[in-house]
Amino acid sequence: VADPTSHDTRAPVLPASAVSGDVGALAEHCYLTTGDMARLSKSTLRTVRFYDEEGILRPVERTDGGHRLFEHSELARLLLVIDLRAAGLSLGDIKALLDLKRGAPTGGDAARIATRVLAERVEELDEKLAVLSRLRSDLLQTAEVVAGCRTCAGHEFFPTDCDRCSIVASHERPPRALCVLWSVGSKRDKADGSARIEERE
Amino acid sequence: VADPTSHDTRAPVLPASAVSGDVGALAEHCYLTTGDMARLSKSTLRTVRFYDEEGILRPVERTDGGHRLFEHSELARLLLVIDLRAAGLSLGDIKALLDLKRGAPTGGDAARIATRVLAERVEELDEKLAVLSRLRSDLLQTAEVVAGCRTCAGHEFFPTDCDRCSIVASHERPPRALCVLWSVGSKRDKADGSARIEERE
DNA sequence: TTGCTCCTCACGTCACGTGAGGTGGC
DNA sequence: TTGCTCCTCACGTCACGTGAGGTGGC
Repeated sequence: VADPTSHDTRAPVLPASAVSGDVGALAEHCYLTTGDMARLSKSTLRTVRFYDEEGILRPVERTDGGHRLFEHSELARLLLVIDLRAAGLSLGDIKALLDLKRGAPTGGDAARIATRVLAERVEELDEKLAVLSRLRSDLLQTAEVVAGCRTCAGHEFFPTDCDRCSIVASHERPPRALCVLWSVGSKRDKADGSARIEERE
Repeated sequence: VADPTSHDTRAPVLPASAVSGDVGALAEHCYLTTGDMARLSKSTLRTVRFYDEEGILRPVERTDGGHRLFEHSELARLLLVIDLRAAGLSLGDIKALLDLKRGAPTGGDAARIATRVLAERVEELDEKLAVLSRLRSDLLQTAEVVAGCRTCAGHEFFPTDCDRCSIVASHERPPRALCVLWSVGSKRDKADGSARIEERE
């Protein structure tokens, strides 16, 4: 379980040489390494390298030893990409967003396309936020009901007939997670045929 | 681009035979097919089958021809799984949630574990909601600024020096997407060496 | 009998994870 | 010289997508 991005306490953004007053040296040293990018974005070395291979990030240069060096603006780019990925966009969609301006002939064209695409993405985000908010309240309501079961010990209804228990069944609109997790309104875990009628004959 | 879950208008939940008053026949027919599950959950046949293979869904029975038949409670389960996936949980995490109750010796044990796990999931959801909300407002602010560029035609600053344009650069705390997408504060797309100093020597 | 639905392999894909084995730089 | 960081293959994994070729059921 070794963490390749373990959060040590060194400060990669402004190394010691940067405060020496040597501006030329600072211009050389203020680039970010792959590890800096990974740590500062809380992602991984592999992800930074992968995004480089995919043309999503681009190091300004390489050292003689082949080490990637990134400008600080590439960190902002990486952070945006990570958030867009968390929002569910594919790397293809993200590249399309990032390359939007490059493909347009004039600023006006770029702006019109960008406002349309951004509006679409915001709408998708609204849908996603709605789904996750409902899920959140569903899980929260479920937790509240289930909290009432903490004193349940060797009860006759547990585990297959909890829907017959007054603690759990008294809610007229039970959250979905309660139905699924606590077998409320489900025959899934009951004894074979106990809830079936067509077996007798 | 054929859609295997094309939304036709038939009603799989209550087929014609169900309203005939024949309760025995209804008990047979009110099961859901794989296609019903896919349509009603807006997922795909493959996903339903995959979740069956993975032990996340379970058909009550199979027809002689091998067709899966699901109880309605399995649809609620599928809908929950889909939302949990959208929230970023792995199928392993989801199985753990679904099997929580089955593994506990008493109702009290199950309830204590469940409240803890649910609280964790809610907290994760809060973090995810915070990230997506910030992203949403960032994209929205970016769209507002970029909307001001729609009248830009053949401008001297486009496309590499938009950060020198007063329309775009006047914001003291520009949204991150604006910096990344519109090259505000980035040297990425500028002419080679134009923003570099160490080239001369 | 004709469509439409469902079935099982089985290979492909996307976005990385995870070593193996080697080099770089303060 | 010693660690720690970074490098490049290259195979693995997770959650499905995508045909190929065949059967089922009203």
